Amino acid sequence: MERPANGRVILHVDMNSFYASVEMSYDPALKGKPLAIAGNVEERRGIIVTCSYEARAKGVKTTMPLWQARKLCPELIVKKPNFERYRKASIAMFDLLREYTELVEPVSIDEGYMDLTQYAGPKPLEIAHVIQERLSDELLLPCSIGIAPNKFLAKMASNMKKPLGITVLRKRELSEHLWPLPVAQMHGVGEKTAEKLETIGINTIQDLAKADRIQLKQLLGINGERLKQRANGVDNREVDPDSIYEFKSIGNSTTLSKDTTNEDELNNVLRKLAHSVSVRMKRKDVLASKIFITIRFANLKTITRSKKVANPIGDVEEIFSVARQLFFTHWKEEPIRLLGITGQDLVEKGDAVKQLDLFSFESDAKDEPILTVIEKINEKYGDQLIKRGIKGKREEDPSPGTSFNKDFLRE
DNA sequence: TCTGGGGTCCTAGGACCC
DNA sequence: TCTGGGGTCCTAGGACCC
Repeated sequence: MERPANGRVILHVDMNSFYASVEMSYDPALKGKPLAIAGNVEERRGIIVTCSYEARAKGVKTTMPLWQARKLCPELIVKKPNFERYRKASIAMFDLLREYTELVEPVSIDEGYMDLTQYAGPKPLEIAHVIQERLSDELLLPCSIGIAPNKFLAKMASNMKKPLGITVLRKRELSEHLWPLPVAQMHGVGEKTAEKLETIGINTIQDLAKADRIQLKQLLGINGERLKQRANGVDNREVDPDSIYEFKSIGNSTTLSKDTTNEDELNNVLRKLAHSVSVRMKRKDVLASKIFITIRFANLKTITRSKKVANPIGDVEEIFSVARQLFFTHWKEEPIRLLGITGQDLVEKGDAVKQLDLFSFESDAKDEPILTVIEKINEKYGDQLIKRGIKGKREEDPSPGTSFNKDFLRE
């Protein structure tokens, strides 16, 4: 049910150095200064999460270790992230975008797509100017906007002029404005893919657009074909306002303050992770059918181990028990740098209960009168049964998330 | 003093089944 | 008598993005 790729009007709104801008909106004295937001400021693993353009001018970049950034820019102002503020700013920003259309798809805390195809007001370029000015005036937040016939081109367009840019990218302008760019700048092409493409002589987006389809498929699988399509300006993905409500996994991980082989300490970390994952799953009323653990060793090598569970789980103790078992069957006493737990294949609690009704109760209830069985189920799963049938329920007020996951948007 | 934490999607091999 | 071909599930890992 996809609309034709031609004729759509898609905007990509991308906030400029979002966290740093939000801090500046709270404290105007920070304006014009090299500002960085960094996690774990007082610990050894602190890295730059975002930084102002003044800091970027000194060579400071996202993901750079804090000590390195300070070396490049001794006058750097460093602040810890304040996610409460960022989430509020994000909600205000998306509310503003929704004044123009309901077809707003947030893709992260600071960027989103709008579909203005059916919008009956002023021209898209004028709307973009209004939106940009309003975000600047009302929220004190700068953004760049891309306008194009599809998501991919809009995303590429918003990236072409920063900060405070507005770029229109039409199909007929591809060869002039998109194709000359290095292929590594393409959304969806990372370091590894760029390296692979280079081995067959593909360096620009134009090279990719004209590359041999079969050769690309051999090199990159179906992603190769898709990238070629995108390079040619083809992308039929819809703007989906509901995508933020679709969760595939919920996980937490932590880098330990010091690499360790201490069993008690590792147990404690696993328990804490299990707890935070469990709390977040409960908040969303889901259970996990699969538990993943992530282990990163001192040498940065990272492995994942997973276990499918017969019946979906959500309690701290259940998650902890599976995670602990996974960890200790694979751990050979190497020093550990990071541990993570993720719940995957999430099912809504109501659906999970339905399965329990069918399977686990049938066997041990065979000779009991029906009423007793029902009472038993209610006793054990009553609160969950009440929640059955409210699929798509959305929470209004999330507790603070700890990082920039989708928690920021109400769910 | 190297390199965080939250995700999504895709691939591939082996087990198992028909 | 030496063994096809397809499908699904499970697990592990890689690449990418913000």
